[in-house]
Order: sequence, then C-alpha cells, then structure tokens
Amino acid sequence: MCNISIKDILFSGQSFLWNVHAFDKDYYCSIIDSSPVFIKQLSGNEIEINSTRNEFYGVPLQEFIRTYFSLDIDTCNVFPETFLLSHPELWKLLEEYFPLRILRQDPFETMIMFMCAQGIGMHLIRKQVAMLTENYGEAIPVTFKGKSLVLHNFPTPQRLAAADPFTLSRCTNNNRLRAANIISASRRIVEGSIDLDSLRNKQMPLDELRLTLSQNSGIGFKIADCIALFGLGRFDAFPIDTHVRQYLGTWFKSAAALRSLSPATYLMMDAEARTLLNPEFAGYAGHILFHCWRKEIKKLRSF
DNA sequence: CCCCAGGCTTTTC
DNA sequence: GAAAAGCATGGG
Repeated sequence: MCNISIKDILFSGQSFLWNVHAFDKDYYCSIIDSSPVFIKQLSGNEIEINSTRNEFYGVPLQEFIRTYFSLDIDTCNVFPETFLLSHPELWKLLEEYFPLRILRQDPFETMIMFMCAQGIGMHLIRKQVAMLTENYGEAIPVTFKGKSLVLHNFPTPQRLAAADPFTLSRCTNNNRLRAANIISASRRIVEGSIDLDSLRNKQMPLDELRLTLSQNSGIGFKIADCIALFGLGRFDAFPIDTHVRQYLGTWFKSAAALRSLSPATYLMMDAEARTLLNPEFAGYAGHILFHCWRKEIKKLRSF
C-alpha cells in the first residue's frame, strides 16, 4: 500500500484521533463509525487492518479503507512535471514523502479537531481532542488481543451543542472563547444552518467554500481550508499555517510569505502555491511539503 | 527570561 | 484599511 510508514500517514497532523494501542504498541487504533479499527505496519509495504466489522458507513470494509486512505488517487499526478525541472534538489528531498496519503475523514470531527488547532503545538491539540472524546464521547468497551479497555466515540454535534462553555473549556486548553466557538458551531450543525454534507459538492468553488466555513466564529481561512482538505475530500484546498508560510518563503522564495500574515497575504500565498503546484492537488501536495518540512528541516519527530 | 507552536478575535492606530 | 494585543499552555 505504501512506501512510507503508516505512522507518517496517521501522525502527520491531519488527524488527532489515532493513538498507539494502549496494550499493544504495534497497533494504531481509532474509533470509526462507532467501532474500533486497528492497524499494524507489516514488513514491506503491507499493513494489517483489524476490525470486527465488514462494513463502515454502509460501505464494504475494503472499499471503505480504499476511500479513507485515498488509494484511488494516483500520487504520480500530485506534483506537476514542471516541479521536477524547477526544483530538482527539493524533489530529491521530497521523493520519499510522495506516498503520503491524505485521509478522507468525517467532516464534523475534522471541523472540531482543527478548531482546537490555533497557535499551539500538536501535542496540545492531541491532548484537547483526547479530552473532548473522553469527556463528551460515548464510551465504547473494546476487547482486543485478549485485553479489554474503554475507548470513546468522537462526541456528537448534539452532545457538544448542549455542553456548558466553562466545563468544556477544560478540554480546550482552558480557552473559553475556543470552547464557546466549538459549542456554537456544533449548535449550527444541529440546527442545520451548517450542512457539511452539502459542502461536499465538488462544484462549489473553493473561495465560496472557504468563505462559507469562515462565517463561523473560530474558523478562519486556514481552518476552513483544513476542513475542506481533510474532512471534505477537497484536495485542491491549501491550508497555510506557520510551517507552510515558512517553506513558501524558504523553498519557493515567496514574497508574500515574508509579509505579516493577513487575509490578503493569505490569499496571495494561496495564489502563489497554485502557480507552483497542480491546482487540483495543491493541498495534497501541500501536506507532503508540510510533513517533509517539519521532519527534514524542523527535525520534529514526535507529534 | 525569551520565542515558538497547524490562528482567531478584538482592539487600536 | 493594516498592525498589535490578547488568548493559554508546554517545550526548546
């Protein structure tokens, strides 16, 4: 399936819902569609999928996995051929990261996860998401490899919508505004004033999708693009955070990346990226660049 | 002590 | 309009 470790895919900062299995460190585990899924890296390029179910969301397991790991995408098309000619040295550094996969995750879970990701390190984001699931998610008893433990579903919109802001803020790094924003967005999901399924319509222009999502308090351009890329399968969405801004400046000599960050400069960098990358897969390529930048240049090993 | 972390909102010029 | 401050905590 991949020349890259499954850990790089699950822990590259696109999901905060996968964890090392509490009783067997060889397995990664997450609750998907209310059931546990276990994944183990085998020798070579093989992975072992362990689940008691043969369907998820009404889709046969193999087909679901194929979609979830975006195995339908030919990663050879992610970077344009001109990229090799214009950036040969960078291409060498990137090559081993080409097999990285973008996960097609649940849009609501993605929205809440990335609303937790504002100006703090990934370990704190992971901590917030874990606390949200433990405190507001449904308990799910799991038995695996002879061991039993209680995991938690991701909280439903209804549950988060009904939460008390101060209580919830314990799960959002004690940030009350973030807690209030998460509750507010969850309420809008319940009411139907945000319809994430309708935003899956690929006909909707990216600008319109980004503006729609960023209407919600607590969601700016960057988080809107993360929701689009990781939760709505919009591989053209290109989230620009502090790391992306850094590599745009360093690797691509972006002038906009050197200016102070604002909505205007965000859109300038977005436009620049689309001239460097295949616009259809700008975000897909962007995540490969992001992960490579963090590991190879910033030397970040633990997420 | 400082600055930086997958930013956004609010305030101030 | 753009720029700065405030939010919150952990790690280097």
